Amino acid sequence: MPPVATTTPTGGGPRVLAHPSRDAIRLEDVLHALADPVRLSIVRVLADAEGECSCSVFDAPVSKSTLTHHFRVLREHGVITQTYRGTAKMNALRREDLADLFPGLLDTVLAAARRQEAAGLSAGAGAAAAGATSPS
Amino acid sequence: MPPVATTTPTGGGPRVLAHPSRDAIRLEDVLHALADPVRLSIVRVLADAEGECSCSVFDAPVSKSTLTHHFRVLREHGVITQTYRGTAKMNALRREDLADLFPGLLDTVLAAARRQEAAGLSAGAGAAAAGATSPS
DNA sequence: GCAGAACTACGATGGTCCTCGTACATCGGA
DNA sequence: TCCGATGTACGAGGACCATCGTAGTTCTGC
Repeated sequence: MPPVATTTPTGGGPRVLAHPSRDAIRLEDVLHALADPVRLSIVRVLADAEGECSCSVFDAPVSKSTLTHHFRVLREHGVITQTYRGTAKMNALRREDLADLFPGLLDTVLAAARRQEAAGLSAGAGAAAAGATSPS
Repeated sequence: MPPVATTTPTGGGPRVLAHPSRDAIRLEDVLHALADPVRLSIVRVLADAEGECSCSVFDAPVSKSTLTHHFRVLREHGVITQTYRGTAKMNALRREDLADLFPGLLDTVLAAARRQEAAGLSAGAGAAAAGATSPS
């Protein structure tokens, strides 16, 4: 919960979104942002896109409000940048900032996510299956 | 919240602690476990120790109950192993399992944590400086 | 100006998490 | 056997989070 600098220059419409400065990005916040399945999938899509993409290309199993919330969390925690572009809002990973602050972190997490998904696809969907819960 | 296998063989005293199997370790859970400052510091100490160490060597600014809670979270999320050794309980990182599931993740996070601490020591403590939080 | 599209803000709800104090269990040793 | 040390379990309180629906704002195009 870093005090995101609400860079609202004029008092009017908040057409400029607040982003934390690079030095204000905290590792715990980034990890927390990445710890949510929905947000992690967003980051994965963004990483594959290799550029900007609007909010509406994501098909997460949540409502639009919730998606907005997750985007905001990602932005306020320094994981992505968001800019208005007409009626759409473009999202992009802060690859440079993150790579500079925490070298390799983003790539490692993304690789781990892909790896886990690949393993999960072959291991069956029932997440409870692996639990074993050995009945004595 | 993975269904940790409650491996309680005999109905009596739970002298054997439940650990998730390697395949049951989820990336989101590991990230969540690492997203807490207290737990991250625990993991850092454990990483520096390069082996087992008891619960009582940590001087986190929390009560003993809370520390126990964090250790349990780390264990149930697959980050550490815990074994009884007399009155003490030894903790150790699951380096192998994590390295196998998510190559480089642990080392990257640990390096990021060290990096952030080093930067934070020179940047001063006043985190609220960048905040501004301009009330519209 | 007006309709539609894209997105946000707000409030509410239910759940999870962090923290703690207190009481209890286990082990080693006197 | 009894005591101290180590650590757990339980319950509670307060904060935070994820989710949603609804209403509102901003921009584009006719």
